[in-house]
Formats: sequence, structure tokens, C-alpha cells
Amino acid sequence: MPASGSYDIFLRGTFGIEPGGATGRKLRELAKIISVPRGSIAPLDHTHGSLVFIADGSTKLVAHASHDREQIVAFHFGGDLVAIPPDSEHAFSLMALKDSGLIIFPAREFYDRASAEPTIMRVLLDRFQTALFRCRDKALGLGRKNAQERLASFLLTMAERLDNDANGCRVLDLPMSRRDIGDSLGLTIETISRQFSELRAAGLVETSGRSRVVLKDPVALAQRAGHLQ
Amino acid sequence: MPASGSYDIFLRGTFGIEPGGATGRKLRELAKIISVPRGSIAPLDHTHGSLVFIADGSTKLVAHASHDREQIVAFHFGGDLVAIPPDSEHAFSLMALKDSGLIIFPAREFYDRASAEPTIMRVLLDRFQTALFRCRDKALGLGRKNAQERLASFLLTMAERLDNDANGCRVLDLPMSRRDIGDSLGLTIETISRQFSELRAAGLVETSGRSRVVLKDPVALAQRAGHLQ
DNA sequence: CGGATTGTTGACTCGTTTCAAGTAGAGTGG
DNA sequence: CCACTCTACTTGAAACGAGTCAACAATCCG
Repeated sequence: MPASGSYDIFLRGTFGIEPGGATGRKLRELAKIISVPRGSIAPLDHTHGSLVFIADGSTKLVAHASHDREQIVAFHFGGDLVAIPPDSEHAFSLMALKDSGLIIFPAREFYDRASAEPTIMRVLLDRFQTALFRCRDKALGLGRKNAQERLASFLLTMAERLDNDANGCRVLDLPMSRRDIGDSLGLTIETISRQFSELRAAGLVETSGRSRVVLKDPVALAQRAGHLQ
Repeated sequence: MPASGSYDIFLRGTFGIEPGGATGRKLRELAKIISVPRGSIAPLDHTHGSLVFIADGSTKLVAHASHDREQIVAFHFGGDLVAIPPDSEHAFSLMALKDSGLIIFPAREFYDRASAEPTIMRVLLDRFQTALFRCRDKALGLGRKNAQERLASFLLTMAERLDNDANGCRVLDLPMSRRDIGDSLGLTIETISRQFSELRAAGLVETSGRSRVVLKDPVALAQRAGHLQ
């Protein structure tokens, strides 16, 4: 539940900027601080772009093609910064996977007011670059990998981003459903399920309940992910 | 053939910065100005990231998965700015589709020296955001569209980026081969060919030679591309 | 505990890939 | 300008991996 204090945490933690300073106050005027319950979509301005800071929680960024087909373009977690374009050929929405606190800015105005502050711009640049590099990796996976490679890649990426280590093997509590994984990897829910079964049979992962996944052998998993060496 | 003067054009045209100023000279020290013949790859630093300005020509940014599988992650043309990450799970290379002039910077050093100049940072941010949005659209296509939708989308995107209008319908001289198109859309060369044949049979496009494509009916093409409305 | 939701498994279908053959295009030298 | 040649493109037939449809099982939550 984001109190107004989440704005201070955002500015200090992400940009190293004091909220009381001139830039901090100017940006504060633009901020819409809200909490979004699990399963709801964030109220974005779809005619202009938005910049969203995930104060806490998990979200999926969904691209809508025609005919109720959806592609999850990215998952974002607490501390992440998400840029969302205005609708054009495709529409985008940001949905909470669990109750999440968001700080929403109109993108252009934010950049205009932030551009005076080099440290903010530098952080923004790094974040955007990371998002771009991740998106390219995703494109590689969607274009050239089979179902098993996609799921293996996905699990390794999540292990890295959610990093919950435990005694040598990695334990994940995935905040997203099988359907979300499928919508992210360009596969159906059934195919995801079958690939989980295969990885289980091969002893590479264990699952318990709907969200818990244990990566028993990350090295073998990386091989199946089609990573270089 | 990029003379050293292409650096001035780059700084003035892209960033609106004078090459003779302090920042201009500091960045100049980092620039490697080269010409890359058709079919050759740009000499990038693969242990650190690179930032490449395409002075003139056309290039493809290729991601390499294991087993000689390639995915073209983006095409870039004269005036574009490309950020290339250091190699990790996947390696990237930038190959010239025709003889091209490039200006190559080490990414981190460039950002460090440019961050003093708000106008440069602002342009970088815009460029990165555009690249990210394009990459997401690509991800949507790779994950959720069939062969015909992908090719239709591709042709429309290229028409927009290469913009050669002529008497109502759009005329394209594609600098890339069918193989490149396939590697970009996650399809085989044969599938690309078959889809071209179908679009020709439907009267939506005409082709002549290997590179010339005429979009006879962009509206109908947009419908087949799976765009909203 | 009961009911709704989410995940699993099987049988069959379909679109794209693969393999193979043939055709057109672009560049070169006579 | 034409024949030659290499490469790029096109088309067909068969194979395969993921999708679809359908039934069932497990999990979560009130």
C-alpha cells in the first residue's frame, strides 16, 4: 500500500535525489501514487506515454494485438521503472500480478523536468538500456527457440531477477500463472505444462503448488536454454 | 565513405551540439570512424558495450544463439543510433547490408562524458525509448502472429522507416535479402517466399527484381498485419 | 468441506519447417 | 549484347512441433 512516502523512497533509492530539492518537488507534482489490486490494470494515459515506477509488487506489461490475442512483453517487479508508449498499432496495459504500489508519471513531462538533473537522466538511460537488452533477448527467444528452450531461459531469467538463493539450488516463487508464462513465451498453457513435466522428468526442476519452482540443476538448465556454452 | 566530417554531422544533426565545444571534443576522442563494406561486421568491443551511429548505409543487428541459429533483432539505417550490449548469454554483431559508414563509441565512456550535456542525454533517452518500443512490437509479432501477419507488419514498418512515397502506393527498395527478412521474423526463407506469393496473388503487393516491392494496398495490408482496426 | 480456478495429460489437427528440385536475377567475361 | 555462372528466390511434398479440443486432477480459498 503506497503511502506518499513511497515517492521519497523512489527518488532517493532510484535516482539518489533529495525529494525536498527543486527537481524533487517539480517531479512530485506529476506523480500519481496509487495501489493496484491483483488482477487490475494500472490507469495509464493511453494517448500520451507513461513512466511507471513499481514501488512494490509485481506486474505484467501486456501488448494487445487484434482478436483477443495477448503477448506479455515484460514482467516488472519492485524497484523497476517501466516506460509505456501511447497506443498506436498495438495497445499496451500494465496489470498487477499481486497487489502493487505504483507511481505513475506522464512520460514527456517527467523527462522535461528531469533533464536538468544529470544523475536522473543517467539512471533513466541505464534502465532503458537494460529494458532494451532484455527485450532483444526475448525477441531472440521468441524467434528462434523451441518450447523447452524458452521455458528454461525463462526460469533462469526469473531466478536472476527474483534472486532467492537457497543451498546451492535456486528456489522461486513465481508470481505469475502458467497462462502468464505462456503469454510471455508465445506458447499455450498446455505446452508450458508439458515442458514443466519434461523438465521435472529430467530432474532439472521440482515444482510444488502452483508457484513454487526449485531449479535443481541450473547448469543443465542453461544448456537446454540454448545459451552460448 | 565517412570522412572525419561525418562526426560533425553526427553531433550537430543528432544532438544539436557544436563539435568544437568542450563536450564535442571530449566525445571526439572516443569516436572510431570507419566504413564497413557490405556483408562485413562492425568491429565492436564485445567485452564492454558499444554505441554506434549509422552515418550512412543500412545494417542488421544479429543475435546469436547456439547452433548457428541467428535472430535479427533490428535493422538500422542512416541516422540511427544503436546500443549493443557486451556478450553474455547471447552474442550480438552488427553487419552492413550495404557499404556503410559508422561511428563507434565505447558506450559507458560516451555516457560518462555526455551526461554533462542535458540535450544529448535527452536525445539518447528518446532514441532508446523508440528502440525499446520497436523491440516490443517485434516481440508481439514473434510471439503471437502467423507468417502472413508478420510479413505484412514488416513491409508496413519498412515503408514507414524508409519512406519512399510514390503516387498513392508505396515503393520500397529493400536493402535486405529474403533470408534477412526470415531471420528477422523468426521464419524460414521458404515461408517468406510463400507469403510474398500469397500477397502478390491477393493483389496487395507487387515485386520486381530482388529488392523492389510496391505496396498496392497499404490499408488491406494493415488489416492482414493484425493491427488494431 | 465444497466449489471454482488453475494445471495436467492425451488424441488429433494444422502451420511452419525441412528436404528437394527447379527458376529467375545479377554480375562477369567473351 | 549475349552466354555463362553463381546466388537468390520459388514451388512442391513430406515431416514435425506446437496448437486445439476435451477430459480429468490438483490446488486454493472462502
